[in-house]
Amino acid sequence: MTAPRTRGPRERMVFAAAQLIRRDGVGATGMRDVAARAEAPRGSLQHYFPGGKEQLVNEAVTWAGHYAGKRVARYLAALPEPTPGALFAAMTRQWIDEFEAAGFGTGCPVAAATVDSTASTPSAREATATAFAAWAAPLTEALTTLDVPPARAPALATLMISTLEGAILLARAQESTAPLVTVAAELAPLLDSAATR
Amino acid sequence: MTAPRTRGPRERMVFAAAQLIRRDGVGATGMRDVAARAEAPRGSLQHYFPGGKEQLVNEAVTWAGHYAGKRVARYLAALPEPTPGALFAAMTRQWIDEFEAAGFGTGCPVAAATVDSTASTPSAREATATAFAAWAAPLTEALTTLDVPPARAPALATLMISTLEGAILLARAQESTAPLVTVAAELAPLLDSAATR
DNA sequence: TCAGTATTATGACGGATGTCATAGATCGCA
DNA sequence: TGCGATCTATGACATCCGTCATAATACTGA
Repeated sequence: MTAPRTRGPRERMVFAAAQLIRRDGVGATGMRDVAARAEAPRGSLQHYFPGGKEQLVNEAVTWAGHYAGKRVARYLAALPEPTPGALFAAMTRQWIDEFEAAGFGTGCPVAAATVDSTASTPSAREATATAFAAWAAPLTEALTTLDVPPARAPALATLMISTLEGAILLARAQESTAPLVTVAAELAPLLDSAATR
Repeated sequence: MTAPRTRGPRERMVFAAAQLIRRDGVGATGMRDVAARAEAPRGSLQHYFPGGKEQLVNEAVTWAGHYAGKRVARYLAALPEPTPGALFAAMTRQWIDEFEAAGFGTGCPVAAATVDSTASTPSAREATATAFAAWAAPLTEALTTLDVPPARAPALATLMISTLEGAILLARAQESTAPLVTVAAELAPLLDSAATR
């Protein structure tokens, strides 16, 4: 939950930026706040991120995308009954648990960056695109492992990510995990029926 | 696309706020920008919205929710083959057309408000919740009209809104309508199979 | 020890923002 | 015509932000 005190101040600042972005959005996240949250000196900001806020935000978004991608493999390995629907349920479960434990104050940093700064800086948009790609790729691979035809897997990965992101939005808006529970239940049959076994 | 010059300056400002919010996010939308966009005098802001930016944003979000809700009935009436899947296709089609016509610079204002100011002001969160509710209610009703069992309709409405919102995010991130096309195609069989006829 | 680099500290600047105070204009209605 | 309420105009204020300039400090290797 909190930033690991190990690792250099640079990584801590990227992590802290992601945390603040997913809670307050890009615009409301200040550089000074990031440094404070990371327990890093303010002067280090211009040293490690000469590209300014834009660079810091982009790195945070990219980091979040890779983080989400890595979790897919962990979910897959931990599934008692490995099916696409169960994988999606695990992904939603993660958010349900987090919302129940920490409240609905925080969402997905990639979504925040997409909504907040897609129109402004082109590099930010690219960062969100690569972040989603870094999430979708392992997910697609996982689906093929679960006997989803390779031709179908990318589409289902897009469907899963879209639905999950939207359900996160709804959950935060109405401060309820119900949307996550609902979409997990409704999508499971469709996802499982795509597995050719 | 542009604000109708009829209607009072108050409505024009709410409309302009929604437009700017869905493009730049809540934080990056300035009161002065809203007045300029609405071709309304700056002094009218404090007259019509004594609650300040918070009130203006909340009204814009609420307005957007009702607007989305009203469109559902129009989609339903215009369907050549009235099925749940076709209704969802019409909803995605609307966004595809808009992205192709105006580019990927603008998204959903309710999503922007959810991501941007859920954590900060409680009233903003309530506004997003009511906005989504004002969208989901007509959608649920439309689904029952399409022979979806009343017990199932709310869940499918949640699924449709979630998936659409997420697909909008992905589309903006990768500047492609592909996610919208994909989710429409993938979800259609599931939605249609829920209609008991 | 010393030089050179890496890191940190701190203050200032220009710009933008939301809000307020105050005055002016406009319009309906008697 | 004149009054009162509704609307508009405009400037100022305090605040915060990202960025930069500049200097001090810490660390590394010879």
